[in-house]
Amino acid sequence: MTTGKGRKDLPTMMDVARTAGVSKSTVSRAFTQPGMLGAETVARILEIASSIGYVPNHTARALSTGRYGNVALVVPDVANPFFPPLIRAAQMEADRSDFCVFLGNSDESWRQEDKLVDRFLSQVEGLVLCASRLTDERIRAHALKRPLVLVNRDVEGIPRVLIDSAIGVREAIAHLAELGHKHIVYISGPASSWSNQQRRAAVRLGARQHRLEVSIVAARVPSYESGRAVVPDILATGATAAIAFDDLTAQGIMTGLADRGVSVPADFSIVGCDDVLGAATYPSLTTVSNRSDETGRAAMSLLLDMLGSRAVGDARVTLDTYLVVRNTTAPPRR
Amino acid sequence: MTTGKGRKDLPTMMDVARTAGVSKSTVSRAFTQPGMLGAETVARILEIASSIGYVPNHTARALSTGRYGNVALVVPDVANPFFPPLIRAAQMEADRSDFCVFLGNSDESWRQEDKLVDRFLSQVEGLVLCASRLTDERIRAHALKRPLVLVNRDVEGIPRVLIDSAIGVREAIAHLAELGHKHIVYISGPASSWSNQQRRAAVRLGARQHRLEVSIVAARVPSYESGRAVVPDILATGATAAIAFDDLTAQGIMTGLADRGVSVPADFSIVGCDDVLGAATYPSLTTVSNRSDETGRAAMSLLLDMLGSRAVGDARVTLDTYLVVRNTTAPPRR
DNA sequence: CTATCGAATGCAACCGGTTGCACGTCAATC
DNA sequence: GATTGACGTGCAACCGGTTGCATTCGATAG
Repeated sequence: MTTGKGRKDLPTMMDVARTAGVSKSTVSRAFTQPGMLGAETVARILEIASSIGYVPNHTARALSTGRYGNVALVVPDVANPFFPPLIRAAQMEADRSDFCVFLGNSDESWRQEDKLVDRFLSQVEGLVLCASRLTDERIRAHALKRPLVLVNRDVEGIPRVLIDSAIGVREAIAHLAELGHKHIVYISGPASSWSNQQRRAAVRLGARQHRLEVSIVAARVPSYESGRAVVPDILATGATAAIAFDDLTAQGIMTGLADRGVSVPADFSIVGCDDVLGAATYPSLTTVSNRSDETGRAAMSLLLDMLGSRAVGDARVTLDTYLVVRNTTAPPRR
Repeated sequence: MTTGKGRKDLPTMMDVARTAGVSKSTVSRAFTQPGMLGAETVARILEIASSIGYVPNHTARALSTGRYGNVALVVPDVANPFFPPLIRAAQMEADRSDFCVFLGNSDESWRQEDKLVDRFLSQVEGLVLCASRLTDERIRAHALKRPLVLVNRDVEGIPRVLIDSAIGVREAIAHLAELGHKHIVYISGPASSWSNQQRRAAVRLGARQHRLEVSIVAARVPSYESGRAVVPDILATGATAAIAFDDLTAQGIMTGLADRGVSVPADFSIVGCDDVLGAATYPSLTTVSNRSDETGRAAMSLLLDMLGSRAVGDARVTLDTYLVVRNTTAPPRR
């Protein structure tokens, strides 16, 4: 118990009650059910409360009501530019309903994610897990304890918001085929990533339809560095075009190719995913675009709906994607 | 009271106590002061706890100890690329001490920021406010209630971590002067931003020292769009080089100039601030670089120190900056 | 054989709110 | 004038932990 220490003890309901000459209960009601009290009583209490700087204690309230007024948002990597717009939108959506948002960075690790979720569980009403690295089993276990919404992870029975890259990837393959490419390579992302699996599958399928040869090169972590690192592997495949798991990886690849004197798009074509770099790269990147902010908003909104009424069954929202052709794709060199 | 509803009631300490045949207190101690109990008792309790999926309730613990185990991090705009690395680093630093992090997006508005802080106050042990838009007075008022650390805001008596752009800006001016520029323009950011004030002052000072004429053009919000929007104003000044409040603004300006057929750096030189775009722009942006991640880590670390021992007086940490010369600066056209 | 002591555990109050129920008051009703 | 009901408020239990103090018990000392 840390009474003492001085200044850091906020005024409590009892303080207000005492100076107002009423009981705790009355003060409580003045805030939560003012209609139940005499009008002038309420006025007097609110007056006194604000004068001594009283704000109801969120924690105490949460404990007795079970309504925490908090939600958690967990992402693999805050600094991955795909997430900030999503985080921002989710945060603002939660804010509209007066919810506070915990942010967790799982650092691409399922252990870390599991730890965070456990830590959040007892102080939130629900959580949004983005691109979760957990097993289906763990996700289901957590979902049993608290309402849960997934982003870019498809677990049956758990509400989820999915960015359907398949559409955009299909467009990308068609685009490359049309340019005359015969052999492409997919640079994969984290193995446990649903997006990665979906994109890889879409590449395979599209390639078959267009009768293209397809190779796979693995970049474990989606980042500039790992993109740069896999360039030798990419060149070794003999492909003339690459579709990268995301824009960061694509950007790294571009640098790596430039280092080796391979010019884009003249010698090699590249397509990214996520469209997080805008037209900032040079050459500007052809990429599969999506609305990550809308994804965040939708996921949070879905979660809040669940908290309001238990009426969300097996929601599965998908948002579509589309190819944005810029300047990293061209016909293959003959 | 929401007992019922079924599955959403987490197991409590009493549940564990009952099946272990001990009292609440003993279970509590098994988690917080295991040395006080018999070794086998602790083992049995932990065993049972994990088997029924018990996790101590963060909220209840916070209420009785006053140690919330939470901190808040408030930024003006999560999606501004300056912040994600900072947020990430702060988050991970907090995590090392088992703290959970609330994230607030003030949306560049002091009202929103004030609201968020109030909402956080009663459930965190301390807060980090980044580039706060609040008045000194409000900041001081909040600091009275909870330990507070500021980032890029200099209020005496409140611990703060500052990125000292002055150094890098000075280098930038020297660089431009050396190239032969005589008239430069500073594109300012949010008026209430400390960074902006500091940068503007540094530009003025540096320009005087190098006998350069200096104009100021205001871009209210730091973003690509507003950079693009102020290009006419910039050209109207007759300057031959610009230093922008941040890289986003600089990038917008580059696009705006390109739209008008002004070529960079041949016709016009540009320097950004923050170095958040890496070498991704074209031409790659000359900019004043800093370590925003280190800033986040330092601020959170400082806050945690304050929580541990009250021994942080009037801390004022500054991190320095340096000019990174890339390809948007060149001698002025004669 | 008893006094003493330390280790292990239980009891109960407390943190700051919420809420079902009981109580008192006053006006309308019979 | 006694009954009734609505209204405004207080009492006390409860949410799920923590912790000072009391209690129990076996072991060691006298």
